[in-house]
Amino acid sequence: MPGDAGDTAPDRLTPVLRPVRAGNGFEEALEQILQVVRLGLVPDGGRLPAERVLAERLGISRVTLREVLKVLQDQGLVESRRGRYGGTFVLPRPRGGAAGGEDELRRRVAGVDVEDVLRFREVLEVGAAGLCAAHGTGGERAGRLRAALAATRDAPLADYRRRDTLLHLTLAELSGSPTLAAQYAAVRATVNDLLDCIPLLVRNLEHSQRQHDALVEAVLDGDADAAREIMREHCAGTAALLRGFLT
Amino acid sequence: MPGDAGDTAPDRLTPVLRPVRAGNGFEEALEQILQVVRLGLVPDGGRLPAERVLAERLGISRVTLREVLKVLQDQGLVESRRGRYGGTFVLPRPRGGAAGGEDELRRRVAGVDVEDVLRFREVLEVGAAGLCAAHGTGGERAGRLRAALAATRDAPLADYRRRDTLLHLTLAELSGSPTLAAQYAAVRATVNDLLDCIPLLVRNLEHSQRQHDALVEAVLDGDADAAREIMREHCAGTAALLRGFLT
DNA sequence: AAGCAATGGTTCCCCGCCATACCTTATGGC
DNA sequence: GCCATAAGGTATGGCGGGGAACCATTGCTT
Repeated sequence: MPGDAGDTAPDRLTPVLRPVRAGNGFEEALEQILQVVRLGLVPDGGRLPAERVLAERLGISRVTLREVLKVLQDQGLVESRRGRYGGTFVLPRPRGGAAGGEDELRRRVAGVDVEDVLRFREVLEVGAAGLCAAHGTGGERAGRLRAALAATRDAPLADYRRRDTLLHLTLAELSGSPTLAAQYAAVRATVNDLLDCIPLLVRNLEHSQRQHDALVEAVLDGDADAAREIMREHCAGTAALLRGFLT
Repeated sequence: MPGDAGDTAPDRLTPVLRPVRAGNGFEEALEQILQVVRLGLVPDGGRLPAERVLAERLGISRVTLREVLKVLQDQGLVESRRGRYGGTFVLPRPRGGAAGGEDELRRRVAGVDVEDVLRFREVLEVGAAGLCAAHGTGGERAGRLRAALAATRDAPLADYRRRDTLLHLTLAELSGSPTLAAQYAAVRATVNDLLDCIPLLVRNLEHSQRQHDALVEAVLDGDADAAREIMREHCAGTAALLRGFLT
């Protein structure tokens, strides 16, 4: 067979040649906005950026964006108000899964490679913790971290997940690598989906809280090794929980 | 001001709301194929997947893909041959930057956040090394790793970069997190661009080689802490070099 | 009360990309 | 020698999404 010498190993290309777009622009935009809501970056009653701004951030046209928002409105997740100081507002989730959000969750979680997610998440979190501790947190940054930590302490149970997410996301942002922060946001949205599938155990929350305290302390002390180790244990805890419940 | 209570912190959304597509499908496909070539996943003279296959992998139509390949042909990077056992073949790089590839490189490197790249890279590499060491490398996997390491040892200088990339990519693939592997491929393509901007020092290669040996040994021994530590130093070395040369 | 500014709501047209089908060339097997 | 096969090369029609301009509504400011 001619050309044999130069033939390529079969699937070496797999990591690189991923589809250029996951579905059409509409679906991807929908996914991202849902991510914002799921991550709790916009609290209940909070306002999303104006359509013109949001469309530009997402790199889609306003027309397409409006179709996305239309869907979210029909599902009762957001509400649009016109006029100055109007906008698109996030509605409080109708409690009790009346809107069939449960099926939606199952659908999203169905295709997830749990091991992939958990491993990737740990790598990012541990890395972020290490970076933060290593390159120091100047005054304002230390403040943000402490504030995020404090917010988790006096959180009502229903809002704990959201504040926990924000704490971790803060750490990722302070790592000094925007790419890391973006990737963490993506993977954390998936992790939250997974967590929504399993019961919330108060015992675990208390344990998490102690780890959070120790983690922030290590980071502010600049003790990178300690920060990494604590974060590794923290992630291992969640991972074990998820692996246990998700068959 | 009404609605003040629910207003969103200004740029908390930055990590999530990234453009749904970087440029149009054409550009993104071009970027990915260039990535394959830059990473050396297809050696000189090697064949890319058939157009129909490649188009499907990239999630674009064959028409669009052919426009991309047309550009690459015009630049003398690939060559298409018809008939059975034909295909699209990667041409050896015309030495000495005759084709103005230098400007192309500068252009690509211009907008790169070097700190972001270096940090993110280290996080992924260290994480991959730790995962590989921790969850064990079964027989076939250990073989792949050893083979990749051996290939770097007797590499001609001109091919060292490529084999080094393949070694690291192998580690990323063996981490058990496809997402990590994909992200590493992307960031490594950028790192290679950066490395192309600075001189190649033989002293550094020897040092790297010793680190590679130690790294693989630690991984195969299942010593995660050692693997992580070696990888951290390895990355720090490259990072220092790049920070030094790139202003 | 008038006007301005910021927002959501609507319409139009055009381009890029896709799906499909078909043609052409080269190689190996019968 | 013929033909099946696998690859690149070409042509056409349709439509989803983008850009831009405009309308409608609201509330602050003067």
